[in-house]
Amino acid sequence: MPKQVDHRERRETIARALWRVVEERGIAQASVREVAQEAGLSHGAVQHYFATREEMVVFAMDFASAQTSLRVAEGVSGLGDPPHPRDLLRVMLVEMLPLRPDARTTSRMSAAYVLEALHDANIRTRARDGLAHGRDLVERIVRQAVTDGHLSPDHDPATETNLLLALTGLTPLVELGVIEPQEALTAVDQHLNRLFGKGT
Amino acid sequence: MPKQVDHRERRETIARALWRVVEERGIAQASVREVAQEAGLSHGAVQHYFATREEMVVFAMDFASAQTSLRVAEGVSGLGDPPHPRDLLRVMLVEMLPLRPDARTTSRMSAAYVLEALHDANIRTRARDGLAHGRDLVERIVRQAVTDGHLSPDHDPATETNLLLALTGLTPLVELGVIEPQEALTAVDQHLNRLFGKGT
DNA sequence: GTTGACATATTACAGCTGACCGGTAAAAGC
DNA sequence: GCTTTTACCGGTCAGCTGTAATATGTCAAC
Repeated sequence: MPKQVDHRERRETIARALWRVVEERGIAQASVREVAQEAGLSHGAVQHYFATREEMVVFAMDFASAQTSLRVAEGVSGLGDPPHPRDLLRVMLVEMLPLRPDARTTSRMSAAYVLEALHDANIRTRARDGLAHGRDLVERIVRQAVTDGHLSPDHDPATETNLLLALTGLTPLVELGVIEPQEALTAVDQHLNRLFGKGT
Repeated sequence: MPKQVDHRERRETIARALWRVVEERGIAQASVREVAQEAGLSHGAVQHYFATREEMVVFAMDFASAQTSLRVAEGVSGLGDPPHPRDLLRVMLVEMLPLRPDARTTSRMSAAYVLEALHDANIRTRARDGLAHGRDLVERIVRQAVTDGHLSPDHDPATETNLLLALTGLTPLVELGVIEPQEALTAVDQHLNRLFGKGT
């Protein structure tokens, strides 16, 4: 057996370097050489782990999605059992908004993902499936909330799901400093409280 | 006097060519040469109207914002006088979402604008000011709606404004085909109806 | 018809890009 | 010790980039 290196770990290291480049200089600057330098590797080394630049970028994007899911899972673990759907949704939304460093990093990767998906068939399929999956999760939570009586049945689950996901539209406002993170949180809570009834 | 050319019109022609490139191939492909070809010009000709690529891109983005404002103005002109704030806001939101070809084009430019703004000081200032200005307009409408009794005074105008603008977060869902344009409209109307009271 | 001002086109150049390839080092099995 | 496999390096190549310099075209005024 030859020299052994944990492939996945190396790829994740490179992916994190790519995140930093994207966050600081933009996806356009995320060339193989730039990412290699950021990761402290030669560009040949990076090519050993990713045959093409696209492969590297796609991996970094999927990895960012996975990390977001992880952060959500951590946040949910701190809730009651069973958690109130409002709290569940709040954790998901907060981790999707660029309110903390980790979330900001993955949020920017996500934005670049979507933009790239608009004119690349492969990435489009991946992004679409990922987004559709996330939307299904939310809709399931909403439907369960109706079943459990947390939500009055005159709400259309599909529409309410779309409105909840639309809250990620606060991202540009926060990123450009038009509103403060606290105001974004206030807006999220206002929406959730209005949805579930201000009292409970 | 030499041969005269309408500079502004030429620049707008080039900007529209850039829009097409961005929509079909992405902002990364919007090089001086590519845009020139799309516009049916030599890349030297484009250079005559825009000294640098950045100048061209910034102009095209500002032009896209202006066109969106124009479409909103047209839409508003078809409303009653004075228009109901709900209808006013609906027109603005509909023109910001990628629901029709024109709006989709400018929406994609807008997305690229924001992403570029995150790591370019000049563009950041421009994008931020533009967004802040748009937000001010919406907040003014919300405050006027409270004054005019269309909105109960227990609404916080700033938060409601942020929630209205957040509806642009439906964009990725529509662009990636996760939801249909009609569903986005339903969501917008649902939010507006809930805000202004379902009856009126 | 010459001049001047501007529009447009051509060409050149330096820099960066992604992809590719040959070479080397190291580690493990035989 | 030899071979095999994996890890990594550094160079090279063609292609595209933005931009500058330069040349040509075009039209109006004089």
